[in-house]
Amino acid sequence: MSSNGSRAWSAMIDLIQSQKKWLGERVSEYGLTPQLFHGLDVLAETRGATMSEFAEDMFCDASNATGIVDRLVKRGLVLREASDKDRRVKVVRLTPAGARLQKRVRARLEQEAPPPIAKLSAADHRALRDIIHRALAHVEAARIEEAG
Amino acid sequence: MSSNGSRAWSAMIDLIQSQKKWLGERVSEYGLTPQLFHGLDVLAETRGATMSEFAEDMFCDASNATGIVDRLVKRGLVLREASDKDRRVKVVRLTPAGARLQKRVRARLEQEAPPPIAKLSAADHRALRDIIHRALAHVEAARIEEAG
DNA sequence: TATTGTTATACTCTATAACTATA
DNA sequence: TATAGTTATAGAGTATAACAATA
Repeated sequence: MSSNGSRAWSAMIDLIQSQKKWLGERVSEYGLTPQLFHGLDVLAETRGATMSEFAEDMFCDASNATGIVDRLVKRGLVLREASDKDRRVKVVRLTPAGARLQKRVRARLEQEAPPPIAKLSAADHRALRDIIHRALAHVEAARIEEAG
Repeated sequence: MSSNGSRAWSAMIDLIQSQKKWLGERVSEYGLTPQLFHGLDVLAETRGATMSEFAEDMFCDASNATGIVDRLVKRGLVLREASDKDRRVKVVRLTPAGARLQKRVRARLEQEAPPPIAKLSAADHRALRDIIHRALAHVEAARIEEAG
């Protein structure tokens, strides 16, 4: 494992992989996959999203979003309702059960950092947390810019 | 997007998702998926791994590793050979074409940081790179400990 | 008996293209 | 014509269990 700094981003793929596995093991206890939990997590930050908005928030294809929402609806975690204003549009939001589950799983995940991260120092934890938040703020900003 | 620091790890899932999509778009130009590229990347750091070692390095199930190696072999990027010492064991390693492709794709990826990360300051870049390397060092250490 | 790796199964995720129904 | 969403299709990733060959 070279530490000459030349492979920061491909190294990150290793972390991604190990964390997705870790996440999958955690959320499967609740009958969820990483993607389905991510769907709940995304919807928890809205008061109802269109399918297009949901797909964009999920960084996934529209056809893919349909499948994910199908599975969440089947589990009773999400409602998909026709919009009054534009009958092409579907609005998706959490059911009470979905909101409860999202809170429970998220609380559970926050108790324990993913394995490679968990071993870092407290200072690294804080630094990483701050960097993640700044990175996500850029995602938000880019979206607002696109929309506006 | 709260920045009260209470959701560092579930926030990371957002980053993971967006980066996987970004990665998929990059590597698909080379006929690869994120997983297949990760396979090449993992094998580039060995002189031949058993299927078990490969699965462990990939953080994936053994049955899954079989499928990944199957696809890499079919593309001529990887060889899977029987071991002389233990006839149960298969040894997997890159072909010259696989090694070339791994170098080319990795060089390409290093040219450009994934989108949310790319917007961060140079100082954040450096900090993040260092944290990633320390985290991966812990993964390595844990493996050596397990093995020994 | 235990271990290495594969196969069988079932489901999920992903992307593209074609389609329906609105606008 | 354009847009919102779905369906069809095909491939890929995932986990569990059962299995064959070998140790």
